Amino acid sequence: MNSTEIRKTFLDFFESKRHKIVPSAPMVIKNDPTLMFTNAGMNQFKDIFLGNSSASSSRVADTQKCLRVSGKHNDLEEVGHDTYHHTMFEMLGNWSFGDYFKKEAIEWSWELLTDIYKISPESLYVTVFAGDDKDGMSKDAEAYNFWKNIISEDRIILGSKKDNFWEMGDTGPCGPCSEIHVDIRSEEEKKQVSGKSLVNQGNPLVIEIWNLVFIEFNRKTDGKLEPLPAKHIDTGMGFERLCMVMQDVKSNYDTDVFQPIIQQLALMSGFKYGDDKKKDIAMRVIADHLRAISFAIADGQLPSNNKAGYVIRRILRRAVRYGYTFLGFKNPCINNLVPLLAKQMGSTFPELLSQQDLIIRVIAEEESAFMRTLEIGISKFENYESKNSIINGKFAFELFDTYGFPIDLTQLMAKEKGYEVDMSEFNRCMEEQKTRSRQAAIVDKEDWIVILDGIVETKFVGYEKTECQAKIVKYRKIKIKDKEQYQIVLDETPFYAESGGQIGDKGVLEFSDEKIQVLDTKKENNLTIHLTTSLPKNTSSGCIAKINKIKRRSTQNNHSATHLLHKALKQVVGNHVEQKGSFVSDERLRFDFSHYTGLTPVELQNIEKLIFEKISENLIVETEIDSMENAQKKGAIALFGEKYGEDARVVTIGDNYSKELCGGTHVKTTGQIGLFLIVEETAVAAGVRRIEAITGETAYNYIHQNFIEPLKQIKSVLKRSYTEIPEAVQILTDQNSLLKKQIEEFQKEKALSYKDILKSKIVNINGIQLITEKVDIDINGIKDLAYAMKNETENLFLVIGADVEGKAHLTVMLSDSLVASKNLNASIIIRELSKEIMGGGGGQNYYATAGGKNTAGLEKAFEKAKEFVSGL
RNA sequence: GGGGCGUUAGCUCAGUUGGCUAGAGUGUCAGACUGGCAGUCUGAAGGUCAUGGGUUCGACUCCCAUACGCUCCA
Repeated sequence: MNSTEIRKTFLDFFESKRHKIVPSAPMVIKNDPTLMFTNAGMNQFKDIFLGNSSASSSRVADTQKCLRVSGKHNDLEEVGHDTYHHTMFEMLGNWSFGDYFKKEAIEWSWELLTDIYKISPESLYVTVFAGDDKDGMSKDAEAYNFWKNIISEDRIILGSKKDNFWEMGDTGPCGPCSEIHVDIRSEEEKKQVSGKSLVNQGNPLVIEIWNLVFIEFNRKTDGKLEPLPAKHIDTGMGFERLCMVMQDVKSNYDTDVFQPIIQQLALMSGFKYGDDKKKDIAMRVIADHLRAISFAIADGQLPSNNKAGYVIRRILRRAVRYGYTFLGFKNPCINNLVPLLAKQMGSTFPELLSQQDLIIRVIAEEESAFMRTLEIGISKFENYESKNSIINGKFAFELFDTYGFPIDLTQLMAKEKGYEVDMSEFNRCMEEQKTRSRQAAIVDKEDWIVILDGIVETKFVGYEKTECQAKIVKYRKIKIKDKEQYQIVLDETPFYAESGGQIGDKGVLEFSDEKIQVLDTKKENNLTIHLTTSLPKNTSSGCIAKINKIKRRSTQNNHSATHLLHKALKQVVGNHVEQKGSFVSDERLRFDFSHYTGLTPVELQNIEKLIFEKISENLIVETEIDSMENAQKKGAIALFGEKYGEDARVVTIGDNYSKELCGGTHVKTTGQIGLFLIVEETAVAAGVRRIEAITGETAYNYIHQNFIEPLKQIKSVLKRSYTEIPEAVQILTDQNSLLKKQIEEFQKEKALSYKDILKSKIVNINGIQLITEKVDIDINGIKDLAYAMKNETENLFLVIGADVEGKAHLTVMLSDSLVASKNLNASIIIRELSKEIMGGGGGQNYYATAGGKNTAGLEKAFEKAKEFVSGL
């Protein structure tokens, strides 16, 4: 069975058991501060388990794309070295939300594995929770008994809390689980050592294939467990592992999921897979990472320099590094593999096909950027001088930390030169940085204090109202860097929580005798959190929740304008334009989209014009709630896939002019937007452009401040008509640059005209030509004059004084020959002279300047200079 | 979110305790040599030293802030 059939068989099986098959949620997560990527199949159902939302279907099955780069069982640096770890993988799962429980979950899993997939029962083992004294929990006898009916008891293993009790976090829904393990060793090995003894012992050929979690408890803050009213099933089966078992190979990488890519890599590098351990690892690393990056980009996550984007960049760079070091890939070439991957997985994940071009471009750009980084690192390394054949750990860390040069490459290059890197020092530096980061990231969150029990979801009334009566459901104190803040959840709120690119509302909670400012509104999982700096005295009294209407109105203008812009882009630039990111605040809107070249001024103007037309037409903006399927059938633009179970909110402008899935707030008619103005068009990444624009009053003010007012002023100064301004300005600037040059020359001349005066004042003392004179030119002129005198006078000892804006200024210039023969230093001399003007200064040994307060002291300084020269 | 590094001529970069009237290479332009090209030589143009403050007699250099970019950590 090939991998596509294996996946299909799973979904078909559960469909036959009346499960609803839902698409994979995006791998990249928005609206959850605790998680950047989907790292398990249950992520998209988390809110259902937490009780923050209800399920629309009680039986569901899917394949979920997941990404893991860290965690207790998954370290990015390990991936590729063994046969079964991955960054990106698919998790097959079936789910019951308060519907069936242990019996069905166990029986169906067995049926699928043995009857349908035909895996021999002889190679299967199961584990069951053994109980835990500390929690006062006994053995999961229920699960044990169901298993006993289908499998012999000597294949059931009792497992500890560590392996067989699943918890989402320190608190929340949890329960015992039952794992199915498979032994794929050879018959001889099986005879020698029983598979049972190898379960959960880290043997790569005796592995967990399916985990069935029985969610039946809620862990409270005090550590106690309480039974849940609704019990859930949450299962996860690693797709790549299943393929390995089904295709009778010993490594995930030997399945048809990875082999086509690995074979292509072998072709590209000229090395055969399986010949050399290190080259094999490199091929596995690239094959794995290529998938992770491609899916992430398709989901809208571009590589960048922080957060989720940075994780993607790191994965990609690791792939480049392995190719560079072990496969001789010195030029960007990983992007060449994308079409193969898209062809292979495009039927299940169509986003790979539709975004293929973008994925290729982004990867290619990142690859060449990293190649540059490598070059810089290599040249830094080559300029480094080692002592005792040891590469300083600090230097190695600097290369890594500041220039992004991978430590293993430093080690490799050191080895080639017969050097060694001081790794203990390197690790110490690394540890230091980690500690620093951790301390900066500490956010103290206290427990939620619940005021109103039994309220599951905040009712959002912000689409219709700007204020409403509300009560506090719960609140908690948080501490960020010694700053105390409160997070408040209300039963009903008009506050829009930041999501879909639209910023959260600000406003006020009005209690009977006090007002609490709301600084921001955010979403955490499904909770709407109002951020404040204080709490009301009486937390159980009601309040009126009011948003800042002015900011909201501007935000709405910008949000509706964003939809018009999206549509206009498709019309003007082409249908390939896809949204890659969007940010809507009260001040401006920012829209990132896939497109390959900068927009021309004409295109930009056409976009503005088109949007202006749509604003003038005063189109009606309507919203309706629909099922996701219906909405998409009607042609609504959906972004990066949405979570299953969420109602689709469709925003339509005009008579189907623009139709998008969107949870944001909008104007009633487009006329409210008033003005629309593009203020910037830039590139953000390969194949992605950004437009920033403003609307309404902001746009009006912008035009006034930046164009109309300045032009009016220019017009009145130039005394020309508006249309004549460009020509007039051109003439002015031309004249100006000519005049500037002339003035410069005049000034120089003026300075140099002093030359003759100075020369006439020469006093010859002991063969030294001394000049002391006060002049009336600016500092630059004095400098020019001094240098000119130096060039034209033998044995010169020049002291120039000046009154510069009421302050005394002295300059000393000496001939080089004088400096050499008499061992003079203008810097020391001027320090002495400047005492007379109550100041100080310095310079080089032939030229020095000084400043001071006392202009009357200039004459005395000259006297002093004469005395000094006389004494030589 | 925290740390490090960077921003100097169209491009790639030097610029050492703050003081060499801001340099090199490359590219551009002009001229010379050569039968022509390649090339060599000579010369010129080209700089708000990212922006804004501050310290100083004097800031590319030191301090503070901002922007942008790179990078590591979370």
